[in-house]
Amino acid sequence: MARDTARTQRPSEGTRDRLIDAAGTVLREEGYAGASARAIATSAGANPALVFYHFGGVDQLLLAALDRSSARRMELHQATAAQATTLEELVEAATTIYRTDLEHGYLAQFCELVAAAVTKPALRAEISSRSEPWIAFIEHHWERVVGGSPLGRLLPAREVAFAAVTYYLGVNLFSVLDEDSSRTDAVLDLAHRVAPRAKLLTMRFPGSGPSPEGR
Amino acid sequence: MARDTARTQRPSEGTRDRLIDAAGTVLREEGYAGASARAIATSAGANPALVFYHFGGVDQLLLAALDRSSARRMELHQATAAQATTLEELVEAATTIYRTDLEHGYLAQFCELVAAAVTKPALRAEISSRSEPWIAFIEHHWERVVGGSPLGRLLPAREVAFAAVTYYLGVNLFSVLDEDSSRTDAVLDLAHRVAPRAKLLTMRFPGSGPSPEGR
Amino acid sequence: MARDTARTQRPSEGTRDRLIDAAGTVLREEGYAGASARAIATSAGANPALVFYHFGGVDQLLLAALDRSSARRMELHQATAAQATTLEELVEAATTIYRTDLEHGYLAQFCELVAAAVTKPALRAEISSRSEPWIAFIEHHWERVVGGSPLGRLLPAREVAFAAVTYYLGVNLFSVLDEDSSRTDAVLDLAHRVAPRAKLLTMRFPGSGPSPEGR
Amino acid sequence: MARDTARTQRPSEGTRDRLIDAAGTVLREEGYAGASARAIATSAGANPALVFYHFGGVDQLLLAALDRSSARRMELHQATAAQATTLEELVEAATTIYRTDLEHGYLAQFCELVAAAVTKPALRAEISSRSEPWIAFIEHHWERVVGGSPLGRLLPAREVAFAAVTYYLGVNLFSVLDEDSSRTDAVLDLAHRVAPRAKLLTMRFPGSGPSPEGR
DNA sequence: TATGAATGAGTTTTCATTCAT
DNA sequence: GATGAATGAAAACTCATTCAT
Repeated sequence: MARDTARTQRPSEGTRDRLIDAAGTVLREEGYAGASARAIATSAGANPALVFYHFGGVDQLLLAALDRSSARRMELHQATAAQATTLEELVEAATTIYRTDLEHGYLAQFCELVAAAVTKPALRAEISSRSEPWIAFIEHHWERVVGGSPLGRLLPAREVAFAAVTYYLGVNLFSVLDEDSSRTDAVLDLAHRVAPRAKLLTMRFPGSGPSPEGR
Repeated sequence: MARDTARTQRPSEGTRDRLIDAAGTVLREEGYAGASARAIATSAGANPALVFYHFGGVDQLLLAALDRSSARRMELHQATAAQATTLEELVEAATTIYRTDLEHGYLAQFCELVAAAVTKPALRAEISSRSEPWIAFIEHHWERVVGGSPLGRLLPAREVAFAAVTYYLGVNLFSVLDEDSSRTDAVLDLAHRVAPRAKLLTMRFPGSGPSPEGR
Repeated sequence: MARDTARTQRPSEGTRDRLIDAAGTVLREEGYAGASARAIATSAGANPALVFYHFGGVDQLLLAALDRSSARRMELHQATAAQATTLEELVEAATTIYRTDLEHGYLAQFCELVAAAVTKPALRAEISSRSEPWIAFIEHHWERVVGGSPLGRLLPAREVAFAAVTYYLGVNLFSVLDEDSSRTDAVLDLAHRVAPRAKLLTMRFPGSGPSPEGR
Repeated sequence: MARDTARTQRPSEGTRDRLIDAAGTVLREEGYAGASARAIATSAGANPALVFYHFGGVDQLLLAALDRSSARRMELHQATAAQATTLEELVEAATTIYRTDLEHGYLAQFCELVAAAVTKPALRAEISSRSEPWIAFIEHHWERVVGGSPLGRLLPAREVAFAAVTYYLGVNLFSVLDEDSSRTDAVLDLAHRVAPRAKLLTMRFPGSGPSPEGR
């Protein structure tokens, strides 16, 4: 969805870029309600009309900004997740991903758009389709790490992916609503405490099937 | 917030009522972005200025509507949850609650306001404080059903409550974004599949304490 | 202009009273722009509709409040001015009057309405007619103290009265615009410095007829 | 505030201009209370939103209009005052200035804003600061004409300037409140009658140092 | 006398969007 | 590509005022 803008690098292709970055920044700092064409353009040092000239509208620009950060995140997180080979490492990776997103503001940016989509039905399809790659991402790594094990049979990849994204969204919302992040931390802690149990318990009888730990 | 309006039923105390109901309806059907004073008033067959006269503002009206449905839900769900005495029944009750909320549109209504709060920082505190009773609600029933058991020690009530509300929010968002509810259903199924395992595995050695399943 | 409200003292004639007082207070503290029927009624602990029931409108109420304080001031200031028998004492009395009005907030109240009248042509006649008694007041005391003297011939009472009221208004405005009152004080000081000169020069040769300067 | 608009005369730089002029006109004719964005825009044949686009708000536009006429007046009046070399000529100049302002409506325009500032505290600082140049103006000419003389010592420039502006404001108000200008004229006449006396008496013995009265 | 509800007009303000240049 | 001006729609909100009770 992020159109390749690298090749046709016109003289002030820079403006497009600056608008996209500014869109992300304003979205994070002022919320969707504050992300007007004028606010973004001002932050980018550009003319508001360019939002329409380049992107066709404010929402389209915001989506472009989401696409840009999604691409970066995907690359980043792919590397993180790839290193996990056990359930515990996977949970660890998930936590790392969450914290990274939080620190970089990606999370806030995404969250604002999800919230906006709820608020404004016209945006829903756009946001919905943009969550697909992430579901596939989780599916892939769950399958890779847990696939074939009893746990994998108990919890099929697709459903775990849904649950994870769902949870991720919920945590995001919470962290936005609650200034203090103690709740969020408590929720993340839970995952860490449960993971070892799940591993221990569901993988105890390796006899049956190609359990990865049977090695 | 919803004062007892039953007794002193002034001629058009009905208007207040109609506005509150219309606020819920419009919120569900048009989203927060579509819930302007005019839209709500039109739907209630009232003058838009009455939104300000009676409630002081659009957001206050929407919060009043939330409070009204929250009160109803709390009563309803309290009865549902009170019947659960095992973890499985608790999960069952949670599912029932969720489906009820979904069908009655309570869920969408709540969800719109949560999303609006993300979008509009000024609303955050209001929404945040309104989630407290629900956290207490979950805490109470978890403690009642699981408290004292090994599972209860592994998963303390407060954290479970956070996690549940978090999850509920995430599921809500998903169900709003995805017109088709297959994902949501898949996610709920997961809970049902995990619950028995959790029960089996964590409560197998009842020796210690008043485990409920030792019966 | 202040209708006699003492005789028909109905049970809650008190409300009328409270509205009048509240009108003065709100006018002083919030300015004419903030003196809405609702604001005044709230401050009086009364229903806004009573503003219309008792006075016919907001402006009429504000004028009634002005009339009330004018009556008080007239009584008060009459006593002050009556004691002056020389030009210097008259200037002294004027200063006392000004300071009293300032401290009691009468000045601010009057000033707000004058300003409102400028702003809102419909009020002009009302305010204009209410300055008449004060012009007569000044005329009277000037004539009494200075009349017949050379100074009195140089400066006829009516014109001095106009000048004084004019000046009074100007000083009011200034004192409202400038938070710090140093300018106002400087202006009042001028009067004190000029008065003795005027007295000295114009009254030195009382017997002598046409010219005070002995020309 | 009025940027040099002469050179880069964009197609409808004229609109800004027309708005400023219309603001002055409406202010004079309808009073501040009638000077809404819509009223001004209508009078200028422009879209009300342009008031905000170009000036940021109604008050800012009105202040811009004041600045424009202030600039014109300063130029005009500077020339008038510069010719005065005696006290009488100075009083004469002041009268000319006053009459010019009255005829051109500058006076009414200024007066409306002063009144509005009284009514609306937020405007006070803006108006207050805009009176500074005029105080300096008076100070300068008083010093130039009377400075060093006994009268100059009796009446220091700064205080005279305060008094003059104060008086000017008061007279303005009066002239606005009283449709008929006989009072205003009477007040101006006073000044003419007093001036020669003051001149005569205070400047008679130029060689003599401190006190004109030979004390 | 007093009240609460209701109304309609009007205000400021902001926005997405378009267009001529 | 970029700009500044312009537009029309819509929003939130306030107010004076009226009316039935």
